[in-house]
Amino acid sequence: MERAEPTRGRRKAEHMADTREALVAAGATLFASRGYAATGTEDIVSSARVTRGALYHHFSDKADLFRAVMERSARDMAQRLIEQETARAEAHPEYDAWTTLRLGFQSFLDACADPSFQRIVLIEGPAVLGHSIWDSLVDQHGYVLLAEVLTKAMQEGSIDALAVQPLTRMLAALISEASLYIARAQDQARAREETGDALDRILAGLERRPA
Amino acid sequence: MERAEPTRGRRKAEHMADTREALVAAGATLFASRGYAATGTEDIVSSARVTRGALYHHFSDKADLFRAVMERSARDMAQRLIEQETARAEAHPEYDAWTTLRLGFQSFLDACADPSFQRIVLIEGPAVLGHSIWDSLVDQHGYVLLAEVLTKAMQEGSIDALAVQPLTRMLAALISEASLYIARAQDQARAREETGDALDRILAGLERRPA
DNA sequence: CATCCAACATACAGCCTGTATGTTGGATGC
DNA sequence: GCATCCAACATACAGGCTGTATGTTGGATG
Repeated sequence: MERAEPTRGRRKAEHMADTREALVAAGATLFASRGYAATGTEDIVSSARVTRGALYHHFSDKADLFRAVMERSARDMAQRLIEQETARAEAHPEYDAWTTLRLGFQSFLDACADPSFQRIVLIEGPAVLGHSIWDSLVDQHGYVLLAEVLTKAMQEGSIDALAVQPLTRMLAALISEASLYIARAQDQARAREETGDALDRILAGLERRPA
Repeated sequence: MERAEPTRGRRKAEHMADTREALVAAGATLFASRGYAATGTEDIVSSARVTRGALYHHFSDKADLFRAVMERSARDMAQRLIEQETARAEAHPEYDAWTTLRLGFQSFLDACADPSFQRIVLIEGPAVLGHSIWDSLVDQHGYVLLAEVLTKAMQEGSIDALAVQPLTRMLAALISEASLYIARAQDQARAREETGDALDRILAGLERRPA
């Protein structure tokens, strides 16, 4: 995607990238704390120390900036999960797909605790971007990982064969809602435990059964 | 809540209720089709054949109207599910709690297919109202029914004892997401079948197991 | 029948988005 | 090395939309 610029053009290109990144970072902070509608474009550009002209030069409109913000948030989340996944695979090569699945889901649940991710990706995202854009973003960055793990578990025979695509999204929604429930609970430690238990029990329904 | 007016005051009170209902109905249609942000207050009042003055007389602001719209949508949904539930209980008094649970969840899945419900309650609601208001609405109208069925199933011993509150919300999210997946699928019949299967299998994880 | 007030209608002010129009600094060709 | 150009911004403006403040009216009330 990123084409190598001629050496002369580097300085300018980097400066431009900086500006864009500053806008996305400012948008991420403000959208996450105040929400999309309550955040004015002037708030964003003043936080990024540019003007509204820069914003509308880099993005087609406010929603387009939000799209970039959500994409970054989703990408970061996927990156974190992949790192945890590979680290676990290295540390415990003996784990089978079923164990990996269960542990991975608990990791996902914990990672979703991030308030910025919750607000931007889970709450505002669907309303601001609409389902087609939101779906494409989550497909790219989020579901691929989940679907991969599920497919592997099916191939190993640790869970029964089901349609991977709907199952992926249903389980992702399950974990997402669980993370929101935990975040809003008075006793978060207890909520974490209870949702974790429920998640494990629900996953057990997918376990391969004797015919 | 509703105090009996003196007989003379009826006409006026009914007219007021009509106006309010017209606003809620117009809001429901427009919010569901165009979304909250894209719907102007002028669109709503012209559709309801009143002026913006009436809107701001009955509701504190635009979000307050949306709250009334969502409340009506959630109440209708709950009402439909309760009716189905009682009808099933009368037609098949032999069903145990486990069967009732499974059939009820499939009914819930089908009921969630309503595009207006999806847009207003599931997509826009959380972003527009914030979690505390949204949660209180869903608690009142939606979760009570689910929690009731789950509790009964646990008491009958057909599913294992788990924390009802988090489980209720996780399962509701599961079904909600499934309904959205179906609505957005190209092959909806196939999506309905696949999600229905997955839902059944997931529920199976809650089934009581031999120690 | 005079009075009052709830239930609206109208008018206005402020904000906020998007666009149209400048401006500037670095890259580029010669 | 310098004129030129254009991308990367900054500024200015127009339109719309929300919320509020201020009128108005028809029915209830004593």
